[in-house]
Amino acid sequence: MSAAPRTARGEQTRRRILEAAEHVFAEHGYTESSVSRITERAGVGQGTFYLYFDSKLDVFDELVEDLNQRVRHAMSEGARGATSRLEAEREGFAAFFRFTAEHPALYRVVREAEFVSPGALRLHYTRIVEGYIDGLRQAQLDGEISDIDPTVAAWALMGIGEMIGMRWVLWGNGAGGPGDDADPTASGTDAVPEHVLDEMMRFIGGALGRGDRRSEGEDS
Amino acid sequence: MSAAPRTARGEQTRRRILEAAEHVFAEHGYTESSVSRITERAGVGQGTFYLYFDSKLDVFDELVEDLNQRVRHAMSEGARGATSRLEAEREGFAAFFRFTAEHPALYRVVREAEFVSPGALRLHYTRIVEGYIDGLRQAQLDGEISDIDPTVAAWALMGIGEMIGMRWVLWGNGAGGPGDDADPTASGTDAVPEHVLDEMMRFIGGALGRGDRRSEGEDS
Amino acid sequence: MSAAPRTARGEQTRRRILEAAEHVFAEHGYTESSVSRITERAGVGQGTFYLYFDSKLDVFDELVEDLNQRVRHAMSEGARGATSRLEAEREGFAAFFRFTAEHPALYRVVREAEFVSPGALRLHYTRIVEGYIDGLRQAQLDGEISDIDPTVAAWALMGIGEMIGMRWVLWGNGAGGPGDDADPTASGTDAVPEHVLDEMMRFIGGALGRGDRRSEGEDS
Amino acid sequence: MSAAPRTARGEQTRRRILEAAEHVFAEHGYTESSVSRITERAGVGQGTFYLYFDSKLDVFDELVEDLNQRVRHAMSEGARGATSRLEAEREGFAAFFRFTAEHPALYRVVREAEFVSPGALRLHYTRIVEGYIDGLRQAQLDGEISDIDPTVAAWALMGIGEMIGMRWVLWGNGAGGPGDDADPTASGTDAVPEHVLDEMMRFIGGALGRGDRRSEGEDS
DNA sequence: AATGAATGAGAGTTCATTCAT
DNA sequence: GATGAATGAACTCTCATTCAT
Repeated sequence: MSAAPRTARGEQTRRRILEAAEHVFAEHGYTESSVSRITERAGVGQGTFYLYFDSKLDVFDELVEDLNQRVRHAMSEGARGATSRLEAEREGFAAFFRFTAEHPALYRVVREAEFVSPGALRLHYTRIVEGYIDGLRQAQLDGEISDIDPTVAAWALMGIGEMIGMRWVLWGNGAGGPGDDADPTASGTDAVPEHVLDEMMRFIGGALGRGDRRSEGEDS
Repeated sequence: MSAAPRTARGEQTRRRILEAAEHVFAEHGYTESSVSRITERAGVGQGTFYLYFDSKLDVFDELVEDLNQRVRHAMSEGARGATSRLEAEREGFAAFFRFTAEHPALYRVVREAEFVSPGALRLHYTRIVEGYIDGLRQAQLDGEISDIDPTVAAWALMGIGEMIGMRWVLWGNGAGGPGDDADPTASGTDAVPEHVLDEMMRFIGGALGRGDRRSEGEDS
Repeated sequence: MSAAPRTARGEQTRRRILEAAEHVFAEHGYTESSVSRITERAGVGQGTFYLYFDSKLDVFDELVEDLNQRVRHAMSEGARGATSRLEAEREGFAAFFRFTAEHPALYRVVREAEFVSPGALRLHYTRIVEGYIDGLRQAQLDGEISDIDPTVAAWALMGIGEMIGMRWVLWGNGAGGPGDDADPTASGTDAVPEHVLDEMMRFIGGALGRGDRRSEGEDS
Repeated sequence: MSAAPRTARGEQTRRRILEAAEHVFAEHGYTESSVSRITERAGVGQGTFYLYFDSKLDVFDELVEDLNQRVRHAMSEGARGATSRLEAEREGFAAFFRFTAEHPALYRVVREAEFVSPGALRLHYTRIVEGYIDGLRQAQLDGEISDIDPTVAAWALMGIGEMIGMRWVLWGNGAGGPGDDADPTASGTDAVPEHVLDEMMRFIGGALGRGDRRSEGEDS
């Protein structure tokens, strides 16, 4: 049974293992990552791992949890200070893409979670979506956007961010075509090009509409 | 080295292995699926597997390829006969969700492909997206939709379909909450509820807009 | 149970398998050679193999037997017409080296026989040695060489031929140093350089001495 | 990846595996020796093997290397104190035969190396031959032997030792005839009979000649 | 707190051989 | 006579995890 570290030294060791795990998982995926590779990278003995984690799956879950908190924090930080829902959306996405570019682990690790730890995956998506829903509902109250079902819209937004992020961040801005069989680790980590972000926001802007549009439309 | 079957009997055996692989992969994911589980399910000896496939990865790739063709066929069949781009979109998505509900393997297998066979994953998404792009371009020529960048819009549509499909088809219509840690296999395979499809299409309809809207708006 | 071919067609098939086996064994050694590789090279079905041979070991033995006959034939052909024991020796060795260069299988296959089929190995060496012994004994009767124990001398000659052949024929005339880790198949198949053959014969000439030397030497 | 043992316990385990490997390889040859047989004999778990060796081939190479050092040491120890080149040769061969009798692995393992690890094989022979060459050259400077090409002579000596060793040590002093199909392991491990050694040395003595013979002999 | 040694179950894969056609 | 389908035992190697120090 693992235990919480009792000393500052222990705390540090634990953190080093977690960081090593993030890198290793990001590079090789869950199944191809071995505990020994993690401990090696962390510079600790193999046995030490089990002082702080119950199992390989245990670190994985903790990692997903950790990444989820960090990405949500990054997104809300990015959106802070926006003066409209759409601006908030844009800044939130931009922050998300930046975070993804800096932590490719997020994508890779999370996607693999479907098989490894389905609960963690659902929790991850659901939490982000809940943030969207809150924002959308508020915007609807403010008459800023249409009265679309906020849950459906939120999952749609989630999907857009995921796919655009995969296509332009993870695969790199260049080709990204199927021929590009290369090591996924190697692919670009640039942010999404400005043009793509613009068009994506135009797409979303139209999707969410204006609060008054429907009445207008229905009036005519 | 594997070889193509040279007799009807061999052809049948190969097909049985492929079918077994689809089920096993869908249930357990790539890494948790062993060749022996596949051959056991197919009712053949372990060695027989290697008569027709070079490796475990080989079947996987073939399976992704196969599923890709089938889902695209299902989507274009679904959309055939639609009288507008939006109707085509709706019917295409509906067909996609139906297919997903009937073949949960698609989702699971494809998502895992990111680590297992990145080339296969990209090819899969890219092909579907190319179909979208063609449709969007035509609709733009017909003045049916706005002049949004079709590539960006297509990837956004792909993401929407993916995420909505995951949320409502794969996780089931019910809870789907994070607490639902259970065996993903067990989750519902119903289609997406009518209401969700409606709202999703409202979202997409707004996103793609009308071809004349921008000019009109800009004119005024 | 295999059987002797009953038709001309069968005879031909059998021979094709045997030839294919020689090449495959020579290139990959016994254990790395699979029956399927042999049948593939022979252009026949896998089952056909067992029509003419009881087992993989069976072809191997037959091959060793066959090579043994051919190399002894080549050696005696080479030595035919020699006017002295030493000349006969030289021509015999030269023929041996030529044969080895043309059929590297001999060396490789025979050497591996030690583990695969020890009986075959012993038989191979013993037969060649017996030829030497006969020749040496005759030469002694003719007073051409010293009265050294012909059995010991014969095995010594066998060893010299083996080692020189390995060093200069199998490893190639060039470097042959230990650094040369390359594929043994690729190594040169040139014959032994003239100079080496000369020196080797000087060595052997001294070793066998002249029949009159001992008496002479002892007399003095 | 294997690693060097870091504790005394690990060191001991590694040595036990190496010793077990020597016996198992000597008895069954490389291909018929399985890692599990080795670990079983060493009394350790299968996985333990890979703690200290990268692969089956890895132990094999190390074993060849080890045997090579030991046999060369035995030979130079044996020859130490000899007062003539010929005496040194005789004692060196005697030591070689004794070593072979005590470590039949040498022969079997080395001979199989041709296919398993050609580089190791060449290195083994080349190193021994180099020792011969040095000795021969020195003896030539001292006028003790003829001016024969030392490289050719050295390889010839190597071959003689190999073959005589195989015939009388490995096959046993008795029959050795081809009929003796039995398990090669069972064959005798006695040293070479005195008579054989005598005759072999007479052969070699004549071959190397005396430094003054050629000029003197040819002059007279 | 920390570690390296040890393990055994299980993975993917190969192959000599048999057999129905 | 000839064949390709089929098999299952055996192989090498990996790895999460436990434990004595």
